[in-house]
Amino acid sequence: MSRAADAFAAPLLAWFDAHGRHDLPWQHPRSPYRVWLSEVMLQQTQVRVVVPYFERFVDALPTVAALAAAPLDDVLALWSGLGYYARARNLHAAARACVTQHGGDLPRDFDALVALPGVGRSTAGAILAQAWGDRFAILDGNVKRVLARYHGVDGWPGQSAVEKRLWQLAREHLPRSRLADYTQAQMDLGATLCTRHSPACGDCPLRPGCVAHAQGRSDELPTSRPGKTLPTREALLLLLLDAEGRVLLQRRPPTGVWAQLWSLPEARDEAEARDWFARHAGAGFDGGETLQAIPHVFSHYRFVMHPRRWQGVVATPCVRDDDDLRWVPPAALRELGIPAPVRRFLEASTAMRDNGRHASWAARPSSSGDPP
DNA sequence: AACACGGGGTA
DNA sequence: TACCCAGTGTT
Repeated sequence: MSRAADAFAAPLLAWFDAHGRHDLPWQHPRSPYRVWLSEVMLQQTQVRVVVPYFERFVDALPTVAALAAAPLDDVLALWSGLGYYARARNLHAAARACVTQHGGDLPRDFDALVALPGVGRSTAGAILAQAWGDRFAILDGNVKRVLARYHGVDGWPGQSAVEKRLWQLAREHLPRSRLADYTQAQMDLGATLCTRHSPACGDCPLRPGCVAHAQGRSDELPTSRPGKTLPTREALLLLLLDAEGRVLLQRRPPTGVWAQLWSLPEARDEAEARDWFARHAGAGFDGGETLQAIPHVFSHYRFVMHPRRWQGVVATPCVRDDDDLRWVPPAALRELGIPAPVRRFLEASTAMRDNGRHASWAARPSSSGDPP
């Protein structure tokens, strides 16, 4: 608004016309559904990673109605590898809410959008601004960084007082027109010039008014998150292969990491693994081969998986194909939502499996087992 | 207010 | 290795 908007929005828009991104897949065509999907995929995920997922997703599910009608497993399979799978579950639930409550498309209303699962203040604003040109602010990582530098805002943006101040600044800078371009311009500036490391201040249209640049503090704003050391958790992964080379997969619980994805059965320790194996495959636990450990890092802890493999398993009667436990042929793995490190391990251990009919249960040296 | 929630990229 | 990235939901 007023003079601040002129000094901020006007040069930003002029820069966007010449140097912004105008060829992103969700811009052609730019429908509310495609904007919504792109915004959700882009939460905590970079453009380069999102683009192929976005194209595959809209190709399979081109409308809100198609998404609402799809089984959740299909949605999770399309999401598999993107991470933060609650986004996919919320997206699916929100599409169904749009069908039952909003006539089959996204509502053009901030409060109604925020009421949808997985849509917060920033995503709702982005949808309204980009799809309709409505005058709403966003505050994603890029905008936080640009505003923190432009105004010299100290403090980690994760702190509520800092975030509140940044929201206020974001609203104050809103222009009176071109909201779709303005929204994209902020994100493009943050992604291409005002980057976290080595920002290209020499090319920045906002440099004349930038407090951080004037004070030589562009490299220390925004303030970094307080450091913390990650705890480590470990678990056993149970890889059971039957005589046809099918893999026994288990659906994960509805909450926690990798919720509702398909993965290998997991045990906290040897005793729990032995018990699980006895109930599902009978005798033979000691014939399993220990394979190379699979390290994985989450945002909040390290996770080391220790896979153990049994081949030619004959399942006990309690192991049947049902909603939570399935024998899956290797070719069908692509159709399921599977955590990325588990998928890599499965693809390696099935593709590299040497048609192993020769020794089946004979122990191989664990140190030279199939690498994940 | 603090924490949970994935995965890939980069210095 | 450590940190960052187009956030939201839960407690």
